[in-house]
Amino acid sequence: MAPKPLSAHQLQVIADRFRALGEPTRLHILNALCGGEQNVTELIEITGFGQANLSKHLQLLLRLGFVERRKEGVSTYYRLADADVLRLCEIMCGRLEKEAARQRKLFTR
Amino acid sequence: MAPKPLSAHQLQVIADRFRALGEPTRLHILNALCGGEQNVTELIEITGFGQANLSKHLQLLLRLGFVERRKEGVSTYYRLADADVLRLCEIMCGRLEKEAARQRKLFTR
DNA sequence: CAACTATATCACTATATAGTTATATTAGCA
DNA sequence: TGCTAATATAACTATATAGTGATATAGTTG
Repeated sequence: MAPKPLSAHQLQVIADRFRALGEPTRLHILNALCGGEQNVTELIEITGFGQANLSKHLQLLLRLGFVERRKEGVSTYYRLADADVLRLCEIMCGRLEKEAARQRKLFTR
Repeated sequence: MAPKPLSAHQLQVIADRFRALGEPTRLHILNALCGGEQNVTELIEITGFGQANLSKHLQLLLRLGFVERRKEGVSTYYRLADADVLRLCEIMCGRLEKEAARQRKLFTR
């Protein structure tokens, strides 16, 4: 299970993916897509972000494979590409719970 | 399994964790710690990073709970806090493999 | 084709942070 | 106590990027 040392390029590629999830705005978008596909106008309404900003983040998430899209007329519907984002967020949230539990112990003991 | 909408603060806290993994330098450090605990001097040799830079990254990883440390005399030994980093990287690497397979298909078909 | 709508892109500014050099702190030792 | 070594922190510079307003592009409708 112990991974081999990774090349500089491999580390960069992996880091790029993590960094894509390292922005609250993009997590907000992904969270909104958990309820099912949405077009950009709907995402603007749901999240309250500016159109240009939202579009830019969507292009990034698309390029890195976190979302996919489907064009219907003049609209573009985005959706989560797979369940990986959910799995990743679950692990992170699990960490936060453990962290919180540790904090509680420090005060109640 | 569909997660609830998250608050701005929750999104920020989760994003902070992902962003910590979104830097090749920090992934390099974590990768070096996969082989077991190392002190800072050893990490400098293994990774080739500057001492101050390495120390700063280690403080960040420590604060966010990705590594733990143990002081022995004048040295400080760092180690992975748990296996979450490995699990997270496995998911990301799995994504990259799927991505590569998709690329191959585009050319061979 | 002209007007309209949805989305993407461009150009710009402001902010965050990676890396570096210098300095501070702490432990072990003569 | 003074000296050396290991690590942490401070101050600074350079770079990357989030957000924004303006514009471009493409589908839709009259």
